[in-house]
Amino acid sequence: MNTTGIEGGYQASEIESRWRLAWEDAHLSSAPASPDPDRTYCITIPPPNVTGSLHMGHALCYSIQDLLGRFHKMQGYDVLILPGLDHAGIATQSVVDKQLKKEGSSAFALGREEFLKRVWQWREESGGTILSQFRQLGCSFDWSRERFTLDEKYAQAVLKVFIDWFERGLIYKGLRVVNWDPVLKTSVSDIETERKVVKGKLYHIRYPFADGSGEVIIATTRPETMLADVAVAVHPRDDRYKGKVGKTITLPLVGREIPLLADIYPDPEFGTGAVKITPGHDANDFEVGARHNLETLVILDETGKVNFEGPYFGLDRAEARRRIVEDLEAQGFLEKIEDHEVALVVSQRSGEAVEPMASEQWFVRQSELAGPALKASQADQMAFVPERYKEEFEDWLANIKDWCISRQLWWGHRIPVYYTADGKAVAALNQAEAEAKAGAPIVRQDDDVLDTWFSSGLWPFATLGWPEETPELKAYYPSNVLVTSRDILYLWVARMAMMGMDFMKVRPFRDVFIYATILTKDGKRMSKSLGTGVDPVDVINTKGADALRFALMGQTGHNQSIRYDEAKVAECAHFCNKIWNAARFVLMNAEGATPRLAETLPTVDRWILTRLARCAATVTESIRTYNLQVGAEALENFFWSEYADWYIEVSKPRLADPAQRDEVLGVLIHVFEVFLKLLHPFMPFITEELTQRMPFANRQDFLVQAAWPDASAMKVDEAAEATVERWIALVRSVRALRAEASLPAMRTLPALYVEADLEGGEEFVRSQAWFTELRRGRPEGAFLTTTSGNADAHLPIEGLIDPVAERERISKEDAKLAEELERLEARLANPQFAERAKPEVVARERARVEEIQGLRAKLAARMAIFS
RNA sequence: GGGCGGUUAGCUCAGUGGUAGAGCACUUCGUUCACACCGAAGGGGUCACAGGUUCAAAUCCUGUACCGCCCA
Repeated sequence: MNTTGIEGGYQASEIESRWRLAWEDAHLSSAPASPDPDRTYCITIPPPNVTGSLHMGHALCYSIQDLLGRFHKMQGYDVLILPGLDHAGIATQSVVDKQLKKEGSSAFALGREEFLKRVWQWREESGGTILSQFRQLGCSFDWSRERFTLDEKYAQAVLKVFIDWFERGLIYKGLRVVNWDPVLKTSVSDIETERKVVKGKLYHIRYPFADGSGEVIIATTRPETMLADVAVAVHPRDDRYKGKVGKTITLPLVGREIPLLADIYPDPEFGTGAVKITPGHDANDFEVGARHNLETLVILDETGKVNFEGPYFGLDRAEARRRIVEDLEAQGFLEKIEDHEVALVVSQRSGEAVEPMASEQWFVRQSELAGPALKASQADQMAFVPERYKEEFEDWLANIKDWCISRQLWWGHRIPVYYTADGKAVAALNQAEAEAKAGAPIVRQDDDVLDTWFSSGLWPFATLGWPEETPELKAYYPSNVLVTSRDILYLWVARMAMMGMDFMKVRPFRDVFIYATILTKDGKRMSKSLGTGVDPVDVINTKGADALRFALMGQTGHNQSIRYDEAKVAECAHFCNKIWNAARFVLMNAEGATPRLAETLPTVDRWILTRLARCAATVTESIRTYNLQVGAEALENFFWSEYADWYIEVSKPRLADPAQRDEVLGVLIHVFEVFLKLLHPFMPFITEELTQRMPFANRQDFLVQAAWPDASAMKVDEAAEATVERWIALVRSVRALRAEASLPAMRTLPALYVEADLEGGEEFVRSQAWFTELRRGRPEGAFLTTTSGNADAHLPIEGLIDPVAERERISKEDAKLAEELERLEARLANPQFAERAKPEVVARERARVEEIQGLRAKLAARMAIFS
């Protein structure tokens, strides 16, 4: 064939790689230098961590943003989709730590400076991988504005925020119980931890009074922390301890004397009502300690080993527990051990049990910052999609706790706090400025770095040049939408909202679209460590980015999860193939023709144009409401079930007629062109390829430069729509009749008889039901009949049919109708139905009764013929 | 313990009060010149369960069970 230059079978990979390069060479994705401020559309993409490569969730996340970008570009907006990467402190540092460990080295051995060089190397490698994966997905982001959270300019913005908050008193340093990750050797924030319920033990331990007058029994799940006990508390109204509060207890194994005191914290209902107080290793106890001016003892080091002088020194926390329990038992202090469900707090980063530990950390006071963000959400300045996240978001902000922002790492934004010899702390951009501010020489800078989310919280404005008042910042802030996953609603979304409100006085995005979590096809979590992850790049290489995108976005609505199944991607690849072959058909027929779109068109043409308009409206609305699955479904149904299955089929005989050929082609091509535009945001590659190959009149260099089809300007002809639907229904029933009579599909039979006004549909019905001729009336000899709407169609079967089988068929159909009639009549016989139901419903039911009665009369007549 | 989401055909899912739908899978038939990565025709569901509201409930209300997520 190849006058058309288009081969059979769609090959995604060759075409996709070609367009990736062409788009990039054309700088297609660069945002306008001087945008119209009233027509901007901006997304600052969630920067992926430079910890390796993208996973399926990323593939979905960035496909959605690319879709939104292309859609708005086609709608005439000045679009900026700003890409970037996150340095991801803990995650990245631990990746490099692992690499060093394999090499027999360590961060410590290298020293801070050398180690950081090493991480920067890794950042280049991983960052490069991620950016190339974006391109493989088809993402059309503004590569010229790529940002990284540790870029020089970005870092300046981070420092400015820190200094500003520090000087406003919003940042403070304090001794608090934080979540300590003993593997990564750093604090982590509350929201970077998970709770897991595991089977554990509850140890009941006797704590004797120093004067020998008895004992109290306390229960604990973490007996090793007793080394740091400074008191035992009971509820003031707990009668069991009347007269005993104020006595001194000798701490077993340790010998330290500690008080029995009264506090409202212990729950008298739980166990003995007595609680050991360990301010250094429990957040609640820390508060009790503060109320009673107790000492805070910390008995573990940064790796979770005991550093309390004595027999347990140097033991790991698990080993220490074992030995302490042994010793308690040996010395008669152990009352009993019970099985108990323990709520373990686990670090999301290392998977290790977090150790609550008192430590000096930097915090951000949150209540004042949360207020404006909360108000912005309540006033609907930000809209959550799905809406249900709004309440969740607001609840969190309303009950917010201070944020621990210091991390004991090297990779990140070093905290810009400088100390003088006498311990005075100032926040400054550099040492010189610090000395000026302090009025004294600086002896050291704080060693810790900031929580990653502190820097990514500024993403929506720091990427646009803040604190400078750049033209970009003016034009593109606030962005239009944040597309993200629900697990970082607090961690990141809330922080951006707070920081945006504080520094820009405006919410950072209008919409927050929270897409679904991708699960395996069995509904399990996708994770690398479980081996259940699927690499999107493998899928792209075998099935194409278009197919992957369509599969993922075709399942994206306001749902909580998506099950990823490669079979679905294969289906979408088949859809690509279908489109490709339909294009071949049109191209082959367009050879040497001069297609034209006529002013007045036959019914079937007005039908397909109407269906196209409906499709355009649905797709546009689906993108506007972030309900992409509706749009994807509409596109597939329109193209496959209407354009290909019916319109192309009907066009075949018309194309063979020289008088009609150019006109049919005009419609075939026009519809195809509009369809490709509508599909483009979902499947950028195949739509680009075909647009450039098809004989479209006013084609742009690239499809994304074309105008989005305006559904409201497209012609809708409801009468034509209804008429063709009747024809299709009639054809279907004739085909079914043929199948029942074992007459093969698609083999042309001599004549079909029809009793009805087909309103010009004779040729449609004749060709699609596979007959040579369509006649009015009834045939002479034996025939089968089918009815669709008000049309009877008769199929002559002289000598072809078994009367017994036909009688059976008729009575089966009659039984079905009888059943429906019974239901309807019962309903209509109910006086309340006639009274209360909507009149049009009643009328419709009555009409249906008459229709059924008519049908049954016809069946009875047919039955008579075959008896 | 509290909150949110889900439960519809073998599977994955649409379906916001008026006769239960799609894709895949399955059965039968068919290679005609766009496509077998295709076409035609079929079979398959008391819509998790129990109450209630209504002329009418997959759909609204209440409760229960199970699955998932979040918070404490």
